[in-house]
Amino acid sequence: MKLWKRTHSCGELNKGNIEENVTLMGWVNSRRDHGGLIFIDLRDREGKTQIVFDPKVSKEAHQLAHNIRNEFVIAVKGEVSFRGKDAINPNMKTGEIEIRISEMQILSQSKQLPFSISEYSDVGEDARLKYRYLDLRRTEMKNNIILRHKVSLLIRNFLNKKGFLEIETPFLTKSTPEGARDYIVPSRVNPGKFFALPQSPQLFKQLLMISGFDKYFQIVRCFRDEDLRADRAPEFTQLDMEMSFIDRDILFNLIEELMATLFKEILSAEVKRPFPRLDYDDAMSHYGIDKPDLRYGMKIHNLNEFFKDTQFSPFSEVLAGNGKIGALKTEQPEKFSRKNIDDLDLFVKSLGLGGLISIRFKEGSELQSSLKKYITEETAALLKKEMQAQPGDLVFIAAGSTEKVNQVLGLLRIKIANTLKIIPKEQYKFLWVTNFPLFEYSQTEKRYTSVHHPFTAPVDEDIAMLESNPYQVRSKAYDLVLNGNEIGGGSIRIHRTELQQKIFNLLGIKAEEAEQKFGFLLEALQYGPPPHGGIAFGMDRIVMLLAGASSIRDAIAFPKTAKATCPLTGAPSEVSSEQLKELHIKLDL
RNA sequence: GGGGUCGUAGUGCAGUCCGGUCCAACACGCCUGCCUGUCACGCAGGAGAACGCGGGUUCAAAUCCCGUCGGCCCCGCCA
Repeated sequence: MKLWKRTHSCGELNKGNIEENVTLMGWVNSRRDHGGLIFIDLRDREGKTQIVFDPKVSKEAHQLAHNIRNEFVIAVKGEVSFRGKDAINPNMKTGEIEIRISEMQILSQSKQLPFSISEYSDVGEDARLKYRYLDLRRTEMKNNIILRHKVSLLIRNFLNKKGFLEIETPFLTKSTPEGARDYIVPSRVNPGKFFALPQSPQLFKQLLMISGFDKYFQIVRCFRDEDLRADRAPEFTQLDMEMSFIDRDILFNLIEELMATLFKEILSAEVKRPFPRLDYDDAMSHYGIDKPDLRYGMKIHNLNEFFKDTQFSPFSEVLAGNGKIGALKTEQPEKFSRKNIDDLDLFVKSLGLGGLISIRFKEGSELQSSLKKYITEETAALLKKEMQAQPGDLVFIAAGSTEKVNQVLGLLRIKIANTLKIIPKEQYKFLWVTNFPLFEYSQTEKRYTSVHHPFTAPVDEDIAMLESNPYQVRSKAYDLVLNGNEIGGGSIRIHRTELQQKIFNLLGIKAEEAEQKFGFLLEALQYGPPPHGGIAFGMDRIVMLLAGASSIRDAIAFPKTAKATCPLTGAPSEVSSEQLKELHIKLDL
């Protein structure tokens, strides 16, 4: 059977093609067999077209069409015809026409599918991932993959126009001590030695700056062997960028233009510029998180002042210990029953705080709360003013260490917003978070570690504090946040060897170790490095948000599960003892 | 590493709290037949699950207990 030549896709024919003879190929999306007439929606990547088998047109084709089942692949020849006024389907792009079939070939058959391709049926993610190639036939996933392509193309075109070069960097590279756990690849020809897959092309892009490629970008896979989340995959794609001779504002401006272009081209959404900026410290104290969702309010208030003389010992102890009494006023307070509030209390406890206290404001300085006897009428009035509370309003209070209170109230804020469903869809609130601390203390490692990475430059006026007060030093790092998602982050880098050495020292990385791990960078920094900085974006997250999806997996053609496995291929899997032997690897399980 | 939640026909789910009424319900899909204007076609009939796996309690377990595996979500972790 010779394969015919396809003349059109299933998404392009319309009234203008009437009376044309066409050849279509595609999958049988649905079959409506009326005995006399058989209708089939033929589907390909571009869309669906209704084809009709009428014995008056071809007895043979009509006969053959009885054998067709869903997801068979067929080729059909026929004439494009108008459906007739009453038969038009306004929900289909090709809904005014149909193809009256004169000849058909069955190109391949299909077993009954493990799930329906129809957009009207729900399918569990288990089944979808195991049969991902079928899942990708479904409209929603297909559109996400097409959208992802468009995003990549827009980015490449935009950056090309701005003078950027896309340059590839190695996947088989060197393990670095800071940062995430590496995925490791053994080197057969170098027994006992290992490559690491890149967590990001960080060092290479800095080297490219030293090479003089002053505007670099790459859409590139990165790998991190850490535990996963809805928005975190073990291998993920970054839009990685670096520029020389720039300051933060040049970069911000460029990125804002890029984002506005993306959102306009993809969603026809106008994005307000410039994007607001928020200091890390303010983000933490007002939202309890470094990636606040600005689509809704419920900011965290600090109530320390109001309880400085309190007799309520849990609070006075917190204040004595330099802690925080934080509060947030919920929206839609009328929706909170005693049971709801108890559940939130449990939620707060599960995150490691003592509990949640609620205050329901009434008329005047009246209030209803387990804390009532510790609150004077005067304090009640002040509280009411601070929280801008109306009668009926509900305020949640938590106390503990400042970090914990911020974190827990931040998570509570998100939980309440989700529960109340007050987060507006189709609204895009970008935010730059700036002035991150340079260092943080790592409980697990018992030393300072970089908040961003060890190549991040400190804020100039804080450099003097590096030794005396390293915890207070701010960095020239920034994150781009969209609707509560960190979609990108970067920094202005250190471009002087001495400062880089000093940072390594403070991080407890010995000169010898620094030499061994980053020697090549330190050496490169001695050969005329330009001042430079950059940013990297989570492509999968951006596509996820543009697609309106809630999991990064819906933005990836062949994603991994939360346990970093692939149900489709069965990866990861054992390898033969011969393979291990060649690599000089012995297992110790 | 910790917490939560789910696991029942091909798919999605009900039943699980309060064990027997469940040789497990419903919808979609599938199979057979009918149907010339449907478009998530319709109508009639039919097949299909011993309830993730292992053990225990009980006269009796999808339902209770213990363990285990897997999916998803969160905390830790993710420069």
